Amino acid sequence: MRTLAEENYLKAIYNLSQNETGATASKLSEKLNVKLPTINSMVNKLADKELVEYKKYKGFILTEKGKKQALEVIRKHRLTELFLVKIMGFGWEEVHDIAEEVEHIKSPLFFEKMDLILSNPKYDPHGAPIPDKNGKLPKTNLKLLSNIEIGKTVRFVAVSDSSSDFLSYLSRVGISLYSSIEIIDREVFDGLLKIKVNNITTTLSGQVAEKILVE
Amino acid sequence: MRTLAEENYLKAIYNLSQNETGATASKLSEKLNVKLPTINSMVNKLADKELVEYKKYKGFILTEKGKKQALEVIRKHRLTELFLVKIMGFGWEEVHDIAEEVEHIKSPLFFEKMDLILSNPKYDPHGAPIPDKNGKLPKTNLKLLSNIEIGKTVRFVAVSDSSSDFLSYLSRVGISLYSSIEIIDREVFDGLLKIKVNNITTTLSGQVAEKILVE
DNA sequence: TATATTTGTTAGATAAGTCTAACAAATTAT
DNA sequence: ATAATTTGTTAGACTTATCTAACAAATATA
Ligand SMILES: [Mn+2]
Ligand SMILES: [Mn+2]
Ligand SMILES: [Mn+2]
Ligand SMILES: [Mn+2]
Repeated sequence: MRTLAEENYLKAIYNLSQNETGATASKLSEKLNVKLPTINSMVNKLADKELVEYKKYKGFILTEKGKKQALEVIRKHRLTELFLVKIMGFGWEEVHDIAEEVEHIKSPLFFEKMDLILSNPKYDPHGAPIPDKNGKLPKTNLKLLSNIEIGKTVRFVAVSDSSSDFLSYLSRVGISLYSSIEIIDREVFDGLLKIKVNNITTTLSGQVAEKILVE
Repeated sequence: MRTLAEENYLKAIYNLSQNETGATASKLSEKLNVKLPTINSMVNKLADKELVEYKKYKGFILTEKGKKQALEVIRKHRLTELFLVKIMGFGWEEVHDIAEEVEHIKSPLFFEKMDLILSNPKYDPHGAPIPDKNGKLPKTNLKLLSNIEIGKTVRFVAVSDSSSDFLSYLSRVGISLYSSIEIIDREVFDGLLKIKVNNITTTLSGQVAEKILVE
């Protein structure tokens, strides 16, 4: 049986390895709020179970088996988030923490029912793709809002931060998923961005623009 | 923080102490599928936390504090079961095991939303009352079908066993919650019961009749 | 290159929850 | 009343997941 802790490690390693920087012990430590030696012993355990490949002092990556298991948990997480928003009426900024718990429910039936009720959904409320039953993910080719040239208009399709603070901020300034965003101007010094959304002009900081994924 | 194991013990102790026999170590052991020494050490821990009152070799009972916590978990369990049936379309025989997991979700918001969606429900799909936010339960005065006199007609309002096996059996023989049941005859030797439900005559064993609560 | 800083590892401790083996108390049967 | 059986307790071990303290390797800085 896979434990709750193991599931969280697998998921975190998967998510970290999507970045160019890859999964290192210190990054995991920060992400999971767990001290380095704990990461060390846990990653060793996962390596024994052949879920991660691990060389001392080098980073680590998921094996195929590990990736498959990580994607199972990610599927549960994202299905849950969508269910919470669509069926239970939660706001997109409220669901991540709840899903962080619900994703560990073992019952496959529970999630199959969600999938059925939501008619095989492809994306969660933050625009992230929901892996299918076999762990397949659609290839997406998203860009950061912070990298789009001035003058272009793009579609906001996902966020890379699902924290309540960030999402509430976006809602507050009137930016919601699938909005069209026109890049009016960008300050070279700090990336401060002037955009137009729904005919309203707003200014976003560089940090915020880096968390907004567009196509 | 209350752990998952603690929550299961509190709930089991509460349920056992509803029977005349009360909560003993061996009954808990059987109910939770855990060996006796484990029960012993856990009950000692709960006593330290002032959740149960405990005298060596005598049984144990929940303190007010313990009862309140048990009822919180029971509320989550029963709300979940009803949500699964009413909103997610599960059958009444499928929900107990799932609820056994979901009841441990910490997020209060999650259950408040269920309560809202279900409009403050009073009973779960097995006829058991759902404690309100303060742990209050309606007084019910139910009888066992096995004790009803011949000739009477009663209303089936709850079961005392939510196992899939038992509930599937009831569905199979066409007995559903809130049916009217007429007692046609009872065999003195073994309690074998002849009843009429929806104008169909059926025979139930004594064991089954003891798990059916009526008014 | 030598030193300082960051990152990773080992050792050892702790808490939660479980187990088996051995024993003791209470209850039931003879 | 004694013996047998059931029920409860203690002792000690194990696993999982975490921590701190001490140390080692790798990387960055001077
Ligand atoms: Mn999320
Ligand atoms: Mn989680
Ligand atoms: Mn139940
Ligand atoms: Mn449970």
